[in-house]
Amino acid sequence: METRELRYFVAVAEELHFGRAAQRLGIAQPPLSRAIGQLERRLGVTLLERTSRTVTLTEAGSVLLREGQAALDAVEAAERRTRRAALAATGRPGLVLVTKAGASGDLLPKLLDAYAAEPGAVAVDVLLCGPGEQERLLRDGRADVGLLHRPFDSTAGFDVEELCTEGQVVVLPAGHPLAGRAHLRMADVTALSGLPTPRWPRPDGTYPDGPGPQVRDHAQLLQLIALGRATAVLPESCRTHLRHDLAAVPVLDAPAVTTVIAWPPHSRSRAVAGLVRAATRL
Amino acid sequence: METRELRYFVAVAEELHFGRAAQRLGIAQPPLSRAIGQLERRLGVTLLERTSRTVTLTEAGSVLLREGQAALDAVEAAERRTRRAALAATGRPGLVLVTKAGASGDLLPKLLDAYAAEPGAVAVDVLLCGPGEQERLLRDGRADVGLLHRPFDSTAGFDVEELCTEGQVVVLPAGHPLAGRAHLRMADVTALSGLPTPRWPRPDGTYPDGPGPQVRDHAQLLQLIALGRATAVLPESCRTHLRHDLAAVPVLDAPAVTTVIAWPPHSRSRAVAGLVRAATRL
DNA sequence: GGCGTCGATACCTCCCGGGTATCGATCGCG
DNA sequence: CGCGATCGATACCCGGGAGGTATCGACGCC
Repeated sequence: METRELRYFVAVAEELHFGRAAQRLGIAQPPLSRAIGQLERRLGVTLLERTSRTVTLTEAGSVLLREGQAALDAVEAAERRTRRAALAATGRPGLVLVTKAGASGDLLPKLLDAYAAEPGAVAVDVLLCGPGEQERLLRDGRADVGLLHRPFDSTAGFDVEELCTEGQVVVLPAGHPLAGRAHLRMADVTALSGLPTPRWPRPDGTYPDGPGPQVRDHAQLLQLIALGRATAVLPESCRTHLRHDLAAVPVLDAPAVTTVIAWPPHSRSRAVAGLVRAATRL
Repeated sequence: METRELRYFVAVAEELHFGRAAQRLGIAQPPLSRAIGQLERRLGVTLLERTSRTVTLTEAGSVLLREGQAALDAVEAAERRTRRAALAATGRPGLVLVTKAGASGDLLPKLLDAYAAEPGAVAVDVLLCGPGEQERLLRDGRADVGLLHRPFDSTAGFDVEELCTEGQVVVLPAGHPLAGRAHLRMADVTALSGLPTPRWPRPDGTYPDGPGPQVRDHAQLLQLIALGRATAVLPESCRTHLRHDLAAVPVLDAPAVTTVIAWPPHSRSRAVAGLVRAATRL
């Protein structure tokens, strides 16, 4: 199977529409139909059920969608890491660390300091991104190592080392009636009428349906909370850089958040190994 | 990057010889040279340093070799799993479990029984293979789930659940002077002159250099031990099916062996999930 | 029942992957 | 030091297949 065929199939499987998929791929629709047909014939498998009005995935098709995306990421990662290895041989080696914007509290600066103090440390670029994007960046080679937060982020397919575990707090406007409490329970939080939890964008940029305002980053989130339009349950460490107009109250029965350092398997990079070593020694 | 280019590069990088690589790929040498040249130009990276007498990998080249192999495995896995999903929709769903021949003691039958008793259980094909092959089979989709043994097998890139941990024993001819001891230490074992540890084949079928006989499977190994030509340190559970002419003595300071059940990440298969659940409940 | 939408088919063109022949560089050998 | 052998690169040709345009056939909708 060629990556071109996989790219074509993934596009159609995601769009469930030959015309739009062709447009996205920058080709005409007929060659795309033909390519998918050839792929199905060669695999001996029906991937798509199509009428002239609708296209749906078969069971096998959804398997190929999932596996194909992973395979394409792996190919892209190979290309990117090769390019970076070539750069490293001449110029700055560099290392890209990805983490969620606003998370990790003071762990990140401590980690960077500890690593920088090691002999043979290389420059570390920090890449901040929204929730759910980190796995993608690690998988397709745009990042070398990341700080993920279980159970929110999936660590499937990565090598992982646990760094720390913390409880969660609910963030409220400073004047909120519950802001003075010593602690709360999840039931109290979900019962907060008029303070819905916000909606984060999906990787493709669209927002899930439902109540609650749409937010794109932590600054927006905190702003909305301060305005009394939303609330959120966040890891404890966010308290250190909370605005003065916000209050945080521990939520006893919220799941504990574990910060882990994650990197792609097979990574033989000396630099990644050093960073991980520094992290575990923190 | 197309998988064809990757396959070509991997062949050359493994052979370090354009002629042989071309032969292996079933094409002539000139198109291969051209393809590699185009790949390098498109990546803007020198992958191979070639004189007319010798070909060597650059730093970037060895990165692409490693990452490219992983990517090719992922593509192959996508293809295989799609085919199997199509079969599952019509005929028997089936599940392929891979484990090392001779290992796992009575864990495997217990696991199979426990899973078979679950509602909705599907047929499980058991695939036995030599050491070091299991990871490959799981990675490229020929197997769905495997029993691996840390620290011998690498679990990098898989989701894993620990099943059990056991000590190791040294297997000796029944009449050996040390066979009556209650326990030994690694130092005692390595000091056994005339009883070297055997050499296992590498994935490519060749054997590493060194002393000790070459073995291909457990039967051969046990035969050689019985003949007084070798010895081996194996997990305790091997005692249950040891021949009467062999003795096993615990080795106190040998690393503990952990049997884990491993499966590819992103695996959404109902059957794999059921098997893992059965395994953890054992 | 006519029109619009959407995927499939027919047919053409041209690029690119693969083949053969050959060159140029390098090493071994007498 | 020169000859031949080896090996990768280059030159050139050919055929298949990827991509384009035009069009068909099926289906839903007003």
